[in-house]
Amino acid sequence: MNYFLAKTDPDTYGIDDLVKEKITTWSGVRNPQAVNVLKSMKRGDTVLIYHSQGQSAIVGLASVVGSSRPDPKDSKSWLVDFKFIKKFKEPFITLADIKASKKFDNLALIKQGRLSTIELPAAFINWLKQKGLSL
DNA sequence: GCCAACGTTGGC
DNA sequence: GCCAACGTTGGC
Repeated sequence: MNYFLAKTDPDTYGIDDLVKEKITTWSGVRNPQAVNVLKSMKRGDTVLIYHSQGQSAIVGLASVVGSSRPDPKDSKSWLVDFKFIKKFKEPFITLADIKASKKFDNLALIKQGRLSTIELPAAFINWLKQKGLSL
């Protein structure tokens, strides 16, 4: 079981939309590096949903269902289905929190600000658990 | 809303 | 294949 982070602009599609929809197909990721991350997602993996607008923060959890597949409408994009798990009452961990910890300067979220899907290392997950997140 | 950083496109 | 011009993302 692996952990990933998926960024989204809440004005376009936010955690509240996922709450309503229960299951959604993540689409429109075209950056080759981000597409590779999507391709490596497997059923049962956990996806931390991150809002990249407003207060930049992890706002909820989803899990990967079904299998990832090419987008029939867009050869550069790749599709993965996410199922809603939970929405945090408060943004759980903000970008500012992560930066302030000084522990994750090498995390793609910090280092490659524009990468929209990221595989998360165990060290980061452990840190989140320490902060009280049950994963 | 601004703009820096970065990704993509297209002409050569 | 290089790189200038352009477009987009995301933090502030």
